[in-house]
Amino acid sequence: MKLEIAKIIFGFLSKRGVKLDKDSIEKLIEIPPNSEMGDFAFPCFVLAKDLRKAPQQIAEDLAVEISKSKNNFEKVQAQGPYVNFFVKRGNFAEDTIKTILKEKGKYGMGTQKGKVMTEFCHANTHKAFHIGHTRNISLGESVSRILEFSGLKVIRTNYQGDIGMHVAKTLWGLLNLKKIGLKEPTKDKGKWLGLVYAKASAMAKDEKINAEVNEINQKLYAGDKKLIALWKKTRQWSIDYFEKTVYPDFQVKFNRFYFESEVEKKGISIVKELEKKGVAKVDRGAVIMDYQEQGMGIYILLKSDGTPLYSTKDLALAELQNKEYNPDKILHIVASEQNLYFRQLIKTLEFYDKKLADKEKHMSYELVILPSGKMASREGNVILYDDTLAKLISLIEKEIKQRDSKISKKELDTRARKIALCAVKYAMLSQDIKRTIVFNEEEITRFDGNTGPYIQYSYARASSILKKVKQKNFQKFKVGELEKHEIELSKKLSEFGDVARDAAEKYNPALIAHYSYELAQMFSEFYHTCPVLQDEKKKDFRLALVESFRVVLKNSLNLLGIETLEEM
RNA sequence: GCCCCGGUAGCUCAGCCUGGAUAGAGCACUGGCCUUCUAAGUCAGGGGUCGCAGGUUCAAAUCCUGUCCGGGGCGCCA
Repeated sequence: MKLEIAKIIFGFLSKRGVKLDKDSIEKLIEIPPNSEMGDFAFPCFVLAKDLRKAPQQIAEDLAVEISKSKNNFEKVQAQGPYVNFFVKRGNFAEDTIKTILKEKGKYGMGTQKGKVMTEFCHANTHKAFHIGHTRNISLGESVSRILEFSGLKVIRTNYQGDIGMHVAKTLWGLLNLKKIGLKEPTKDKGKWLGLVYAKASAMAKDEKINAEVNEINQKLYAGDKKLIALWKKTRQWSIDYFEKTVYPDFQVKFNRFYFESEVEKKGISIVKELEKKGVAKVDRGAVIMDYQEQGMGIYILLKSDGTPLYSTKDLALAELQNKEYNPDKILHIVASEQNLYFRQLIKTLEFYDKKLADKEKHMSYELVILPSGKMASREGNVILYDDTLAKLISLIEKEIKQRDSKISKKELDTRARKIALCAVKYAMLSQDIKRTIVFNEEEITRFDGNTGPYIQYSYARASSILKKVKQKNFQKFKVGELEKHEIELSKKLSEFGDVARDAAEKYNPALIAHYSYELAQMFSEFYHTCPVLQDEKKKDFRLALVESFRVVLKNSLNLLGIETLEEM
């Protein structure tokens, strides 16, 4: 619709010699604050200079001319400096609904071409999976879905730290269980490793113990058989845990799992090559890149004892990812703590492979903190994913039972779990990535307000209406006079494609989250004022509108990785 | 000390990229609406020097500069 308006305006402007292309005009078109003012509006401020007239006058002139010409609008009128367009609302609603019902899950899809690799989750083995990781995995999966929906081919990858100092600490802990005061459990071993890590990490602050940990690290890189056996066994515990709980909960299917252990050797050889080229230099025994003059500090490529670092391995990873999939872009979804690190990494890659460096992009997001402050698995100040989810589920079960005391235990379990996951994902995605999230269990599980559960509820109500009708063919309907909430809901539905495109361009799931919420709110308003089943004359049209709402909200939530529920 | 990010209603957040029509939601608070499709809803109301100070502009929450407050980062963790 915006494009249509842009074309008309373009016609009139080019007659007056104004150089403004259709695209720019389309971008200027906005939706008025309320529908009584119009359905679309074109602001005339930008034209004032070229036409040497007040924007109010220009709007007046344009509105008169457009009204006189042949067009598809109900009414075109000026209001102050704006030209306001009123669409033929019946036709508009009918077109929108018919398109949605025809395209269903594909409604709103884009036509982008290309291949993007997303890299997220990054849950390290031998360490706890905590609530902070859920922001990462929610963002990663959502961005992947949004990009896919825009038409791109997406390769999902997970890069896991299965070797390095943190693993050495956990292994030290496992070898010194008595000292850290832990016993090996019979189940939940993956989760238990997180505890071992936290305890060992705290003790490694002691100089002597830290030396022992370093020795383990060196031995592990050197291939010590006994250590390797213990490492392999426990690494599997972590992997099993992720595969059984985390990935299904977040509905992620990775195309490729990269491990630090598979790129360490190549990493070292790349560093040696950079050193030989004279790009990297040795300082205090370590190999470094000196970016102090660019205000980017020192980037350490290799420790003085010759063992590799995260940086060493990342260089080789970039090359491997590129070789295997040759994507147009590699999107690393990593917390903002590593902003400087990624600038250094990409800068260093430029010396090694400029083209590859240009593909690299760091999608940075702020941390999740607890009301008590920052989480750090090194400090043991974390809330584990499992424990938190259990807490959320129990909060939600309480809410459900208050409203439905007869619900079966089994139904309660599955429903509460789905709602809890919805609540977490919505909380993680609805806030701007640049803002720190203070994780509050009570707030995000509320059934009212701007929460996942509220949105689910509006979907469930829509489904509940449709359950009461036998006839499921919604294509046949007549649009009569439209009520305010009917046209507003239709307009909102028609915006979905624009929102999805914008979200893909900006790698921004929050835009989809906000849209979902606004759409749910509009449905609630419609639901309140427009009875669907009681009004025989309106029934067919309203059923079609309700079904369209379900389709679009489902698409929208799907982009957030959230599953819809038919009942709540 | 240097670099990055945030500072909008009592609280949690949109809006800032791309400056324009009365600065929007939610929670909390006050008052309506259930013999009608799930009241987990909806309607109405009170509540804002958009951190502060300059500047640019016909027009600034939005752009620029400075400053204060909070968070993160800055050589052998990832």
